[in-house]
Amino acid sequence: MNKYDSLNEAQREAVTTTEGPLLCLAGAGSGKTRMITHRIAYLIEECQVDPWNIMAITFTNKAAGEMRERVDQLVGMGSESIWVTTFHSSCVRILRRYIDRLGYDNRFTIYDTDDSMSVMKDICKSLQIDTKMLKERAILSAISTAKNENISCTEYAMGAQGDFQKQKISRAYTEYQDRLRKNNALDFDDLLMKTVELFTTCPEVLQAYQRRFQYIMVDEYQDTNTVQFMLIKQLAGSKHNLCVVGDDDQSIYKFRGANIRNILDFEQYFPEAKVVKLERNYRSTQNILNAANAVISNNRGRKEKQLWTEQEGGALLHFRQFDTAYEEAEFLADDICRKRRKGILDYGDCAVLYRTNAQSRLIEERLVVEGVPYLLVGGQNFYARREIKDILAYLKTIDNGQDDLAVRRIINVPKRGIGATTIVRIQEYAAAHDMSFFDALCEADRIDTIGRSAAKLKPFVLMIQALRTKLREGFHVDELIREVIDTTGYVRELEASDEEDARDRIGNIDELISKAVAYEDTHNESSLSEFLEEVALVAEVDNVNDDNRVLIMTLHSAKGLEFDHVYLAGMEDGVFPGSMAIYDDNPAELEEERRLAYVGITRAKKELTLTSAKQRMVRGETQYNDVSRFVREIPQELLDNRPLGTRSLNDYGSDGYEENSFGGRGFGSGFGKNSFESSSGGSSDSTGGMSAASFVERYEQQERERQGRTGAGEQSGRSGTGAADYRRRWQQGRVYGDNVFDLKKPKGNAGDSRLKEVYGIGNAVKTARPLFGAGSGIQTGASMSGTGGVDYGVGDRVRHMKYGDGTVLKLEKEPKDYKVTVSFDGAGTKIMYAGFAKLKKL
DNA sequence: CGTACTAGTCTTTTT
DNA sequence: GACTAGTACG
Repeated sequence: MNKYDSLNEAQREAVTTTEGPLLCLAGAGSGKTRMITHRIAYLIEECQVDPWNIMAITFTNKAAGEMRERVDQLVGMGSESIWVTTFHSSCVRILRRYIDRLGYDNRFTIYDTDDSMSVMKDICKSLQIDTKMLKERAILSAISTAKNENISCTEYAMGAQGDFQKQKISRAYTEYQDRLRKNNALDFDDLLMKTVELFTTCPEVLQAYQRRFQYIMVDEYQDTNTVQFMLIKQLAGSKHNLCVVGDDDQSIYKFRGANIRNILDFEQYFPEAKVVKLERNYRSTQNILNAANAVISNNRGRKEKQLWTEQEGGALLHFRQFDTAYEEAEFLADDICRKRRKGILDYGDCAVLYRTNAQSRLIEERLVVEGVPYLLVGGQNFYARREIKDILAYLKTIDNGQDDLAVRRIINVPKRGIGATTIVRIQEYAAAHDMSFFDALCEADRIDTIGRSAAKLKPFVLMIQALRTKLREGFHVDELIREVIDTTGYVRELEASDEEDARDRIGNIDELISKAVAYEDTHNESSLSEFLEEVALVAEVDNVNDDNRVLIMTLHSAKGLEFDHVYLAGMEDGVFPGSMAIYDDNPAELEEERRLAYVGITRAKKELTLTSAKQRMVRGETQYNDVSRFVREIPQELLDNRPLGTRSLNDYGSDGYEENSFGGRGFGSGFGKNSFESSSGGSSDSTGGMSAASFVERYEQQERERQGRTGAGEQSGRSGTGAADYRRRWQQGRVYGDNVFDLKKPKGNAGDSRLKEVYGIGNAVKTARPLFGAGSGIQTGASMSGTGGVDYGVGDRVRHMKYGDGTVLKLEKEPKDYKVTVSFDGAGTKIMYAGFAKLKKL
């Protein structure tokens, strides 16, 4: 009767296989974390392994924290000496100790994506790279890809020979590394790569860690990239006491370098490896699992497994298709409220998941209207916000002046009258004398090119120096932040500004101070450098708390989480799977999307609801999307509503559907003609589709009414004149539902070819604009009419999506917009722009 | 040097 | 639609 008896057979096998390489294929919800924590306990209790010799690596701080907690509970004494961390923080810890052996200062700073971007922009300017042809983003992503494969800039240069484009990237890569080194900075990828480099060039360091980490466990192994694999291999040394746990079906981070081969080929790398599959699911109902299994079985490159559970049956999966994304959002909020009233669920049991962050806005708006408490996960990282980055840049500059980027960020924030030209001059001076930007600032009076601006620099330098003195006097991080705010007047400036989100920004700064206090409380020997470092590696998912709130987030963020009730919104071809994946020549792209769908479905414990919209605004353009192929890949008997023949125009086009599928690649089962034939009539309600004939009938009816009302020909120059014309247009993909569309003028050549493709495919994304304005049917929610009026006046009651209800105090006409002053019942008085605030009259 | 307006880009996902 | 970099002007 011990703690291992509660494990199932497969789990027990994984737990007790302690020596040699072990690949544990753990399906979703199969008790993976449980297995790992028990394995750690087993190593310590049954195999007399010193906790000191155990290492568990995860990807997110949150996962690490959870594992830490569970290990502590299970193991008790001595558990604190187990390394339970993320890849990135492990590397930081190692590099802080040894990176001087690679010629870096041990007090290096860590650059986030934004920092890298600013560096790259500079580089493109100085190397005269035409960023129209080759975007900074593209260069950075090429560099990142290279780094994830452990390709240094020197190696990259060798591979770039004969390729003009690659040579440019190569030069930028070299320069980028150079600048980072000068700034004593590492980017995220460097953390891993430099650690591998350290281990390669300093075998004695590696040996020390190998001696320490005799038992290594890696969670979410399917997300590892090549460098991470190299790192693990190095650490595992010759003993290979390496246990990797993962699920190839949940590999969804290819875009950031995850190499799915790491898991698929594990047995080739370690021929002596043992493989254990955890296929019993403790999370979801059989219906949900069947759906997940069916969808994922459409992927080719995978390790075969079938999840099963003892929870027979369960509720049918729900599917709803709506006319617009607005209605979809409305349904989501309503459904949650309704089920809550019935006592089926509480807010905290639900999550709404979507493919892209952009989709969150509508859902948020609707939840606010319905008064549903929610927590948005993701979007912009807290530490990436402008005001936070500004304050952190001050702290960095105080900590050490070596980070040019940080100094340049704050030199004129708040405004000190120091302009771009002055900054360039200082930079030139710094470069010429091979010194840091801040050091150049200190001797500003010697820079003759800046003339009278030098006087403005001095107070800045003095201020930083004064703050440094405070730091040396032992100021805590939070005190230092307050000091920065005070002396710079940062918050005062925000308070005075009429920026709409000034209050939010101040709130964020308060939040930062709280985090600093919390940091001080949890660290006996706190240091500014350490605080900055912790902060650099925090991702938003790490902050998910468990209040009773509906969580809304991307599918990516949801990995590793579970909820009783899951809503997958935006189940549309073109949204999910995204059009990028659909159009890509490489079928692997679509498989990655499908894995994402698998992840989404398997988050649900009890009920799963899939929703889609026929019409949705994407990047300012209206898209018309078919139901996601992933919905169609679910066995139809598992759904309470089937995706009926939706608007697959080619189903009725003269070419027929089959020949028109994308490049001949197959769709999942049940997709295509059959879906029409199997849809018995009578259900063309909000979830159903409509036959071509009835479309035309409806059009003819409308056309008769229109002509009778306004006289013929009013719009005929653009819209065509009759049913025959309509039918023709409809078959071309230019007519949709009640509306007639004109395909938007392609921008440039790329757009042109894309559109041709759209024509050919017919049932995917159709970028279109309504010709009959009123037909678009989209409520923007804004009270501004097109020409700049508002439908409310002074004294009226209005509603704001964030601040709630309030009374309009003042209305001022500005050239382009109205400036509205509203006294909100709960949020005080705010001045905002009408077009932006989207106030709704009550 | 700072502001106000314009044009272009963006969206996949993030440690 | 929203944001940002770039430009023209005060």
